[in-house]
Amino acid sequence: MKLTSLADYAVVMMAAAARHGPGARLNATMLADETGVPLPTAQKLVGRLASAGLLASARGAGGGFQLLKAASEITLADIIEAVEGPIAMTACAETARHDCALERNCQVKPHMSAVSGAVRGALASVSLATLSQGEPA
Amino acid sequence: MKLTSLADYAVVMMAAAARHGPGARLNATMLADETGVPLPTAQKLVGRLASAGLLASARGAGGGFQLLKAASEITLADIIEAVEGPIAMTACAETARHDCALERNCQVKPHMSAVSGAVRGALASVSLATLSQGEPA
DNA sequence: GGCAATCGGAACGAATCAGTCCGATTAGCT
DNA sequence: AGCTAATCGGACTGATTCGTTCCGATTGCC
Repeated sequence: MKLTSLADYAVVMMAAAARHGPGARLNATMLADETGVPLPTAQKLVGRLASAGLLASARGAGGGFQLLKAASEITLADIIEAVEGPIAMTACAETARHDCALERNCQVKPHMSAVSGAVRGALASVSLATLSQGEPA
Repeated sequence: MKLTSLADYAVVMMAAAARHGPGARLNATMLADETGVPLPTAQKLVGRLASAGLLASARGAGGGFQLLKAASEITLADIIEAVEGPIAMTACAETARHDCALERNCQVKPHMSAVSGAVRGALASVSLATLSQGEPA
């Protein structure tokens, strides 16, 4: 019940990116330096964040990334889903996934989708704008 | 951001146990049969649940387990923590864990403990009594 | 047209997870 | 009281996923 190191790194990197302002040009090297995330790992992460639609990527010399949405419009849930995949407590909570051997008599399954939604809601209530600021209220 | 198979199994087994009523004597074999969880795995799980204080164990012939608390007093968070360990989004959210290389300049850390609390709250709001019943409202 | 810089995907090693097996403990029967 | 049978408890093995690293593909600049 904790997120992976990659997701953790991604959150830190996105927060660093948000502090550069909305339209700033960024690259993986810059973010790695600022956050302390190893460069190859940072490259992998920005790639995932870009393919999830959170960052716009430009290749070649002078390329890089920039945020596609305002920091207040990006939530913690968005970042985690971009790196880890859908937020679902159990496999059976995802639609079109029915490979659970217990599914036949499972009395718990009807509740799991609601639970997943609640957890996702808790994560979606935290915006990147909040995370990029220093101390909480 | 999803729980492990073991935690999933543990929830299903605890729900099955709750349906047997408060003081019923149970054993790993019985729960494995009812839920479909493989017996050796079920044994491992009831052991962890017992050492976490959710079940009382009795060894020897005629031994077994029983719930230590009412189903309404046991939450999903309790079960998950018994199997997976503390619910904390990041390592730095746990007190006395300071082995994060990013901690030096981490602007996100101050928020993580609040986020972990919110997720835990979402899981703690679901009681075993609810899970042991069939359909949600 | 060549060069340098940056993204993108593929491959490797490590850690954790899921599952299995065997020993320790205790009640019940003879 | 001793033995047997049944059950919990911890140790071991294989598999999957995670985390990291490296190399190739693409594009702007000189």
